[in-house]
Amino acid sequence: MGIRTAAVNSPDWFAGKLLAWFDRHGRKGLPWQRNPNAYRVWVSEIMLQQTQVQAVIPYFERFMARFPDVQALAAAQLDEVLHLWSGLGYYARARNLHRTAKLIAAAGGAFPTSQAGLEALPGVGRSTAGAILALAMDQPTAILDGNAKRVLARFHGVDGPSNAAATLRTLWAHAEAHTPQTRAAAYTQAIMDLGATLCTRRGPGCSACPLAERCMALAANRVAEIPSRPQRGAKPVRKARMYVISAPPGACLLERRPNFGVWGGLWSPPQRNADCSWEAVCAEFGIRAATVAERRTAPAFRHSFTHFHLDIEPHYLRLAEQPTAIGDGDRFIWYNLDRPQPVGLSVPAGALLASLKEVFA
DNA sequence: TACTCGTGGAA
DNA sequence: TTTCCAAGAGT
Repeated sequence: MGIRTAAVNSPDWFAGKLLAWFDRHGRKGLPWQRNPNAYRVWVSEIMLQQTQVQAVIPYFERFMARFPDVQALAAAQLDEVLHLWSGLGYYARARNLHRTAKLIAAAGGAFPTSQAGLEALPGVGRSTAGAILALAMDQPTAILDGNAKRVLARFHGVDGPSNAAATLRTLWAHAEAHTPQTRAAAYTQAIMDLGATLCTRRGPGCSACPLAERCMALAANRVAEIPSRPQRGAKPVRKARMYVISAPPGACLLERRPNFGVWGGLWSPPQRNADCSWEAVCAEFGIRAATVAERRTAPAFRHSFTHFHLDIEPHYLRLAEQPTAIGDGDRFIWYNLDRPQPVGLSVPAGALLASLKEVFA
């Protein structure tokens, strides 16, 4: 009887070593670590899903300056939320964030304090719910983000494919078993910090690792192989025609994309499949043939995404004397004709600009 | 279960 | 130039 009780009530070797390391080497100056209330931790955790810390920081700062609390976010228009998100990717996160803010504000403004209550929120899964409970409320709830997966897989020698269900079950069990009853917030930050700064995917610093003494992957000289990589097929190629339609005074015609799929809810130049004709596009947007001043096709270019290649065939349709100035920023920002400020984005500007310049140089 | 959803940095 | 993948979740 005594062994089980002792294991549950006292931090194990793993958690003890990790916490001691965290006190000396952990990250403590990240923006969401100051005033870590549920709202700030929630927003940061959503932004950090599949997104590196350095990319998130400026977005988090701008977001908090504009939406300091859940009521401010709930009162905003989706367009503005997406605008502050544009460039960060995975826009369903922003739509879910806005939807959840409205739900919470309508329910009085307080976040759920249970795992189940948090997981019921759109965009909040098991790991994000665990992170909110641990980081904002110091509750002993496990997380299993990419860092924790790597640390636990190596420490316990879990060598199955990192996305397989059996592997995830095993890793979640280890995550639960190591999470201490006290200092849950520090422990949660610690396992992420170890994974991010020492137990990295490539070139891990095992010589400085507080867990090295009992790390199974290190003992077996298999640190480089664990976690094993999921096998992938070849990327498919998708084709699209992009219509850049300009009208006076120097405005671009855009369409708001539906709230699903790629760039859902953002504004972009009309994109059609490869068989869409000029006549069909003009008809759809109410453009009379007589008003078309110029009609050109630019060379196609490829933009590679994580999961597919997109071969884009740019088309340019000018409706009056003034040519449209396409912003030469680092991103392809388009303009919502109903609003003064830029909203949304499409593919990076560079590739399309280079393509158009070959025609309009 | 397997697929979808983005972007920027690194190799 | 291409591939990989990082504080995952939804369907």
